[in-house]
Amino acid sequence: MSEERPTLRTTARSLPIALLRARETVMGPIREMLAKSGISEQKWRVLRVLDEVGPVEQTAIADAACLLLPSLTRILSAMEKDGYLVRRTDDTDRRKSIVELTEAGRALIARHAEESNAIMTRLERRFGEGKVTKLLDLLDELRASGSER
Amino acid sequence: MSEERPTLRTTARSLPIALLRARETVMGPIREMLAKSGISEQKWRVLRVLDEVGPVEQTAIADAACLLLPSLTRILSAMEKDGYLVRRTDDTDRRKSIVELTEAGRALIARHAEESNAIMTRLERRFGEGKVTKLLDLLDELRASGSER
DNA sequence: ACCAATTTGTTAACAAAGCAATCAAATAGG
DNA sequence: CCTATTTGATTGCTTTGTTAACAAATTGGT
Repeated sequence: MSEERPTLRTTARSLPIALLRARETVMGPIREMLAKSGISEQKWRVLRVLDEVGPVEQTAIADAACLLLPSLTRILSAMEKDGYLVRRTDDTDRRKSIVELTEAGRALIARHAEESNAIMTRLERRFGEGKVTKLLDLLDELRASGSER
Repeated sequence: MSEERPTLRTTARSLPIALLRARETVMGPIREMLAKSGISEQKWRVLRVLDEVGPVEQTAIADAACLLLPSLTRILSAMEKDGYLVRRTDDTDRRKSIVELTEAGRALIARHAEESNAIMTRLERRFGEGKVTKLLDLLDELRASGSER
């Protein structure tokens, strides 16, 4: 009767660690790109979310961009001061503040869109376009299965 | 001939963002678990890496745990003070300092191993064991293709 | 054997992120 | 109504991330 000490799987087979490592691999070139504009990873995510969904309240941005509300508050203040977006309180619910991109914000995205796409295309060539698609599908499903129950 | 303004793919189809969102989904329950011991995500990764590879130098830990060396230095100092690990300078190369878990460090891991495995098992039941395997394989390949060239 | 270049880790300084507590506005229930 | 709870956002404190500078040890060429 041996004493059963439970064992953890290897870090390469740990989903959170594997996701993090994979992400670090992919982020390298993108970080370089953003560094040129003095834009952080987080700000870039906020820009993309706003560009995608249009004017929204902060809680929705935080959820979509994987940021906590307190962090987002500070990021938005900085970006508002830089003229990339504006905040206005919602008419029907004055707790909410609605965030919206300015023309300068949209221009900032446009300025990087081409290079960003090129980076992604290069990755798809090296890794395989089919695999990227398959991976994105699995990630979507994983996220969806997390909200269940 | 229309002016072609390049467009970014949706955030759900952006690999870095999808990886991050998926990771947030998975990390939720694990964060709760670690909070009970007052251990940060980063410290937990360090513990697991050390448990997996045994005594190693810090650069290797930083690489495996996705941490920058300065951050790791602070984290290791704190963990050493808490008695979870020890540092000693390497015999053959005295620049290196070799880090090793103590019994207390291993005990800390053992204390969480069962719950950690349960969390992962539950995820596999909901998401599908085969999909988890497939996903981990793809993530490994992605990471490998990043080091090419 | 020597000296320049590289590697390994630490420290400092500052921006940024996470977490807990707080505050303000809105909603729900008696 | 009016108080109790919920929701949305901000403020304070601690831990990380980031860049640069530094010390110490090693490597490699001459």
